[in-house]
Amino acid sequence: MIENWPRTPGEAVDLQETLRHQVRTETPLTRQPRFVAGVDVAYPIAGQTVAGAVAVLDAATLNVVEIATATAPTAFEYVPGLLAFREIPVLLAALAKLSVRPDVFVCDGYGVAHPRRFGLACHFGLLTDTPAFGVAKTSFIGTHGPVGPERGDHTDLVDGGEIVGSVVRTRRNVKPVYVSAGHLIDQAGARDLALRLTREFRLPETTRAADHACRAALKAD
DNA sequence: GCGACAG
DNA sequence: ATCTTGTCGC
Repeated sequence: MIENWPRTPGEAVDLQETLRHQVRTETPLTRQPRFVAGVDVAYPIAGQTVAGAVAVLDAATLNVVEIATATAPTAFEYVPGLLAFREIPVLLAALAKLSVRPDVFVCDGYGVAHPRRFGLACHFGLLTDTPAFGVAKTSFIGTHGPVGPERGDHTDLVDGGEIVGSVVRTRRNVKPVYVSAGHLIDQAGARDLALRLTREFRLPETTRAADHACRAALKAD
């Protein structure tokens, strides 16, 4: 499946249209997550080598359990809606070096809140056959009403008449984040987990750990 | 038709 | 995504 990775936007869109039907977002988490992993990719100012990281944290304590990184040449240009084709290769390379099996992945970006309902979190969850959802820092698609000022306040992200995610306030009076289910987890579950993984910062500890790890890996390369 | 557009 | 100084506030 990863051996026939798309090389052009046209091929990528076709693959998304094909795989989107396999996504399961009505499914609550099968078991309570013990290992939660954040995944992220860092890019160089110039050049084609990118670094990816998978940071596994204990869901209860949020302590880092294990971190794996990898570098790889990025073959796909950035195109809104096709982010997965740019990041998944190096993320799978990093995942291959991991010894523990995460119970759920927290991706940097969107899940079903996507033009074709198949964002990075859907694709990554499908390829790993593991629950996954996305937490994005900026808006992409959809509209939403105002979000309350307190941590935990949230409102639906709507697109094309359907709820595709939640806009969640993770810290009082701080810009909210966008949470959307990816695969094998429902919207409420993704939202709850996103909040549980967030403490004193705007973003989940999982994505923060992955972010730091891939940046360090990029610099080291 | 003209913008907007995860990272 | 990435470059980039100082600065305001807890």
